[in-house]
Amino acid sequence: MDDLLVERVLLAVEQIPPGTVVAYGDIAALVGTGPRQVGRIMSQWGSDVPWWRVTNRDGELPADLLPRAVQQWKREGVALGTGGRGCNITRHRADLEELAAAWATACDRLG
DNA sequence: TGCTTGACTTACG
DNA sequence: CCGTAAGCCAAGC
Repeated sequence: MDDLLVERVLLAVEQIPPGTVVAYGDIAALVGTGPRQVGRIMSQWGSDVPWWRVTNRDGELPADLLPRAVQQWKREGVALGTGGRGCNITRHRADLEELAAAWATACDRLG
């Protein structure tokens, strides 16, 4: 596995502000990889980061993760999606430029 | 080396 | 709204 890629993805996810969400593709574009890699990394190493703030482009997550994600969204004030399969990413999408800036800073701070 | 898979995305019927 | 196809890139066999 590529440890550096994993580090960068997890670091990016940690920068997502509470009450906001981003899509896999957003993280992918930020760290410079493909969307599927982000999903793969989240499924394997995502358990200790705010993974519920990373959804697909429609604000949805797989059914088995949905119950736990919904609890977090409600706690953080994120509105649920109309279909009940995810959250309203249109309304709660994080500012990608701010996220990129925070991520760059975090990378520097980490060394 | 080559083929399949996946917490994805965009486009087209 | 659902199925298909193509693109994506790292992992696993």
